[in-house]
Amino acid sequence: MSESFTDIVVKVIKKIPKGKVATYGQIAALSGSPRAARQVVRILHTQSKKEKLPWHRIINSKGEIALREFEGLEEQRELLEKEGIVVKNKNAIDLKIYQWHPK
DNA sequence: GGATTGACATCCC
DNA sequence: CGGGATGCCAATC
Repeated sequence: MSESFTDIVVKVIKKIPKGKVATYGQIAALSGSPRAARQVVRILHTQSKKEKLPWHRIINSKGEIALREFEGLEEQRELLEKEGIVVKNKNAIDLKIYQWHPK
């Protein structure tokens, strides 16, 4: 019944359309807690192990993939490029073009 | 039930 | 301009 913050975040993440990206802070805000960006990160860790989420569509506020190379950066870049997103300099995405902007 | 965690965001120097 | 410090919030351990 009552949805935890996590449940809401998961829903929001699932709504991100293919070919678009969103920032951690944006997800948090859409879920009702604008400052819980860090919590979103934790949710990705735990929930992505329980179900499949488009975790790769979430990036930081600078429009960059937040992962380090040894943490799976290349994997994420590949997933994004498959969706038609152009990733510059290994990890930079143009938010002006690709940021999801929900109604 | 308190401490820790986290792929952030922002301000500060 | 760049790195460091700080705030933040809720789930997980």
